[in-house]
Amino acid sequence: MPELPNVKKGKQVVMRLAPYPSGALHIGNARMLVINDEYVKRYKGKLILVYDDTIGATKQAIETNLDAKYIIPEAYDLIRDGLEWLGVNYDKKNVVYKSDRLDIYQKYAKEFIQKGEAYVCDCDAALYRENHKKVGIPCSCKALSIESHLERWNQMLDGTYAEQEAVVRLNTGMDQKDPALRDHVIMRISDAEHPRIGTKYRVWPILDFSWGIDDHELGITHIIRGADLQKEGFMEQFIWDLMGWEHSNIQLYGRMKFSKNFKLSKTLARQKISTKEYDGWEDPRTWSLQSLRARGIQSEALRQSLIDLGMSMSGINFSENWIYAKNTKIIDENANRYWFVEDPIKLDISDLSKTEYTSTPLLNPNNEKLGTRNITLNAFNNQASVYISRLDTVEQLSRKGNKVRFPKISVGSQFRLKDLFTIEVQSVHPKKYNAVFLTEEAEKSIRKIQWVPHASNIKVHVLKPDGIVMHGRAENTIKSLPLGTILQFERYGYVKIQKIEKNEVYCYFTH
RNA sequence: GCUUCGAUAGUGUAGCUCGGUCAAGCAUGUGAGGCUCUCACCCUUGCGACGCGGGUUCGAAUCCCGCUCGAAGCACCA
Repeated sequence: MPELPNVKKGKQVVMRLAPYPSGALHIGNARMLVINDEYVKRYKGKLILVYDDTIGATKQAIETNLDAKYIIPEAYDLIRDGLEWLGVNYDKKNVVYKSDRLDIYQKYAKEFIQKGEAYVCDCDAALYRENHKKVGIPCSCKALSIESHLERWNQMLDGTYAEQEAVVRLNTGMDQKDPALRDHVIMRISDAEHPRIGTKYRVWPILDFSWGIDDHELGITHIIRGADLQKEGFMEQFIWDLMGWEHSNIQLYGRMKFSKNFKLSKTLARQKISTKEYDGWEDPRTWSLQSLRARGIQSEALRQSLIDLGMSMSGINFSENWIYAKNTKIIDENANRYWFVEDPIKLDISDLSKTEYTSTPLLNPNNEKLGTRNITLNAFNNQASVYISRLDTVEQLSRKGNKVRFPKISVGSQFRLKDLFTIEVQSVHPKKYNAVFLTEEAEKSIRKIQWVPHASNIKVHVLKPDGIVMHGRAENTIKSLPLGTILQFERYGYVKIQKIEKNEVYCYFTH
């Protein structure tokens, strides 16, 4: 990341985080958090957490529109929790809530009206947009006297005006080139109940305005945010000029686009969680920080991936594989290996000469000191049974989506049950394969697959990132692992153990 | 449509301010080989890019102009 401009000697860099508490922070929000945090650490500055908890939608919108934005009370803690996990070092003694600052915004709004810099407009929003904003012609409200605007302001406060019936517009000028900026709204009415302060206030600031005030009042020296907030930067600068305030330095970065298979929206996640379609904020489909943690993604992998994106203004097609690649490098050396067969299929083996075969694979081939685990297969009447994964009996792609080196297992296939012995398939039935023992000698080039004893194993459920749960069986040794352990199921992927219940193991698929 | 911004390999990013050391670095991806009783990890090695056109200059990824393509914003959300 480039150096920050306008860093003055003897003046501390002060930056801020501005999450909206409508749900848990997700991977998209994380870029803003990580970049700000990283700069503050580099310049030994101060990072202020400002809950951007203005009211959001109107009461009416919240009641009628599923997509309306509003605050959910548990989001405050979810955000705090997410920041902690990410290692964001904000000033914990000085957390700011916008909802505590309504008096300030109202004071400035009134001051602007008194100065003639703002006015109360009671035009219909849609009509105003068509007849005034788009064409650049002021509405009749603007010509009224300051006294009548002050009177209207009081009527906004005292409830004479209902929601949607009046707003305060900043006099940015109807001749602005960008229609969006023409006499933009700075205060509006919402009777919605706020989780922290209830209905104490009904006239709320718009984002641009509240930040124009707060970035100055909180002494923010540098603002870093997504390019989608460009207009807000203009509005803030307009306000700073009106007040004669020093400008904070604003840096923008381009938007991230995510692949089709995940939609990032706190509002959408909130909906799906409330309808139980998602299993809480740890559901991988939310892509919340909590869900990433539950999957076994290391925060350092996420941080580094986001920092690698830099501060480019161009749009980015974000790939989750960047995180996975970094995460693999972090977790691999500590992720012990175990066997898991997804969608098990029974395999009967004959021609065995011993009554017991014991397999002792290394827990971690990259660290022999960790030792081995023991898996015993018992034979009766020269026969034994194991489970293998149905994935190995069908044509399939590798984890990364490439062609696999070996063809599907079918009649005549010779392969090795890993760390045990080599067999040849004799016959294939829908629910059962038969094979004969060939040798215990290991050949280098032969295919090896994981297996579990038919008589001794544990049921495992793996929650994939797309929300689908896969079922299978793993070796018994994983039963004694502590919850939260990240391990590698060989030839399958990394998983994190979420819970063990009724002798069944529940995991999140990491990647 | 209007406003603003951007364009380096498949995906990202460094370099562009102060033109030569850039026949373009790094990550990820991908091909080959090695290691390995995993298709993992690790190691070696190959592949792959300056959007197009013009100009300035001895010399342009870097400066200028035009074009093309793309993104964001255009709400009484944040």
